[in-house]
Amino acid sequence: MTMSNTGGRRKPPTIHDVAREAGVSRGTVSRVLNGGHYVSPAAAQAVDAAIRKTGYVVNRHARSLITGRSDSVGFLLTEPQERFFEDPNFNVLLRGCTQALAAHDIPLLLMIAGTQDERRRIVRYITAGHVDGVLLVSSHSGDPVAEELRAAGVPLVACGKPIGLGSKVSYVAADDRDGARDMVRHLLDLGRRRVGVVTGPLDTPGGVERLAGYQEVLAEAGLEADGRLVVSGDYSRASGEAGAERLLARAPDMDAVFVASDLMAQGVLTALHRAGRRVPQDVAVGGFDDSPAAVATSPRLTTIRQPWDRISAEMVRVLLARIGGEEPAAVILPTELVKREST
Amino acid sequence: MTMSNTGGRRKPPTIHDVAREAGVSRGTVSRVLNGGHYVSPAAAQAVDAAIRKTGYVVNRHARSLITGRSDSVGFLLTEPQERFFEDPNFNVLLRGCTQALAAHDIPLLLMIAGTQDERRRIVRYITAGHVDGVLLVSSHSGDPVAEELRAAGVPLVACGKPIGLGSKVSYVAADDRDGARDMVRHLLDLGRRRVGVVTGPLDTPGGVERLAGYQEVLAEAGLEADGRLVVSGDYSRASGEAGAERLLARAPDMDAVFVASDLMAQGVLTALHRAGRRVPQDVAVGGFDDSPAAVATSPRLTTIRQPWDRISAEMVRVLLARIGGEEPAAVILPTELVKREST
DNA sequence: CTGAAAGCGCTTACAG
DNA sequence: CTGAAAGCGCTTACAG
Repeated sequence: MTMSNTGGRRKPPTIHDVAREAGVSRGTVSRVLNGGHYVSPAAAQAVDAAIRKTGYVVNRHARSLITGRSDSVGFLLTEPQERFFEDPNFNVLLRGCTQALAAHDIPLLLMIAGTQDERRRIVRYITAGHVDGVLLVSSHSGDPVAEELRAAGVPLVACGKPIGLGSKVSYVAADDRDGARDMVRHLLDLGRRRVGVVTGPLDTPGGVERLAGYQEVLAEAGLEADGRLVVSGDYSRASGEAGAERLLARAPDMDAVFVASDLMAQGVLTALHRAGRRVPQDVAVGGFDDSPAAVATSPRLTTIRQPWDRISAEMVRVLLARIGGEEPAAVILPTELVKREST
Repeated sequence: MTMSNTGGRRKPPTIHDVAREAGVSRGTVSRVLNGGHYVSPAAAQAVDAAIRKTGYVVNRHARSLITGRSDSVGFLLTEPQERFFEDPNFNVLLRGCTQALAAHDIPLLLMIAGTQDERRRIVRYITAGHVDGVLLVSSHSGDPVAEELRAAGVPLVACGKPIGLGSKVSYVAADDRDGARDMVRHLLDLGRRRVGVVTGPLDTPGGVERLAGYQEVLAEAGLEADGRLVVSGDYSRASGEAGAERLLARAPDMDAVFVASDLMAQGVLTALHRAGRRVPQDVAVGGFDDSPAAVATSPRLTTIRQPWDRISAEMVRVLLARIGGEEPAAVILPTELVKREST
């Protein structure tokens, strides 16, 4: 009875079955499996046929045992879980990485380091060699997990430039400063002159660089820097809302805001609406990310598109190269202004 | 040069090193590792000490090769990717499952079946035995992947009752009908009499059952069923918005809406707002899920809480039991009305 | 309770 | 180009 279902899983064919079927040795089958070098066309063909006939699939454990590779990678999230729950950017990234890895037949192990305990367990798991490398998503500086992994020599590639890890770690990022410049220039082109900004956390590159881009463009336009127009958030919707309220209180004549993330921009829209300001007539709002959040608002957000597909594809490419022995590399991808109704 | 970083990964200690250090055989070390049965206290202690001293961590590939288990499970998402990007429920579930599995030292492999090609690859991967079982998230009926896996005898547990798979597959679900009943009763208790509903897709249990709960309570209250008050959505925000517009057009006197998901309720709020209806004064809005989306709106949503933590914990528990040879089981968990400002 | 031994399914020098 | 053989690190009957 108990077997009726699970009994469906028979012992799968091994390389030995394929070898016998093809009339060759197991070594030859293995060579075909691993690129087909040093194999005669005839043998290769016989093996291919035998594989199809037997339905053979390689046993990854046996392979890993001997190669020392796991042929899997970890996707490590060290963000506070509220952000993970709230920000659709993670989903986009996760989807992109899963897809890019699938093309290489490499499974993605999801690791979420919320508590201290989880952090420890995950570091132990990774440094034990259970994954070949790690895709790291953690924006904040001084991440102890990242540093531990780097020190242990684990191949790593971060999403966004990791502050405080030196140049020894690979990363893929959008051109934050340039993106911010594009948005602020766009706002100025619209004729706005009192442009506020809600930055990201200033211990993240996105926080620092997007602010820098804002400041540069204002200076180039000959507008004086006004501290009342600058507030910081933590990328959460709530912090955007609170930030807009502070801006409104300090600079009621503000006619535009550049917000360093779409999620915060959602909060800004809420606060503006409550304050009776029309968007974009009274205040133009520009976001950053072009995440799914950007089209969930009304009006929909003008924003700076981060090329998530390319970001995830590059993260995977760089990680696999790193696993293959290449030196660390940084990849900076261009952004794009997406014009919608909020400006 | 190339070695400078990756060279940090030395050959890790094996069971052999531990055995030598502890002065016992490898078999004894293995026995300690696997529960400590048939091992003398003295030997166990020596082995434990040797493990700590050497920093030994089991090589999972070697273990799997012999046990035939992979000691990992897949988390399979067969939803259209838009839903995955938009709906924070997935994140909550993913987080919960990862956490529950981590307690068992079992990694979660994320699998996203968007395209036909991905579907095929994933089925091949799973049926090859690369994971011991699968946590399945796919609300729609007639999912071919689910059926293929079930037929192949892969241990499976679904989130929500899988329509069309018969009773042969385990699942964990919230009590949809009861939750819907609670919400509609709450609306009636508020004095509302023209209560509309935006259902989920009617080929999902959540769609069918929540509608049934709505209908039951109205009937019990002696209110006549009015088809103009019933529209269906697909759980997306946009479909909620469109649904509310249709309701408003067909039943302008509507004074409450029960919406079968928080995300759709977000859309309903947008449409209501645009139509100049105040919430909750003119129209009370009740959601379902208590997802992070419920507190991102203004006013925040009164909703039916699905116990996500328990759902994910139970999914993992049931799956591990199933992998261990137990028969399929269904677990239905109670919901709870969460009162906020939208009613 | 414990050790010696077989074997899981693969890859990879090594000879030819 | 190909086969025979060793060995990856573990678990598990089998004898004691």
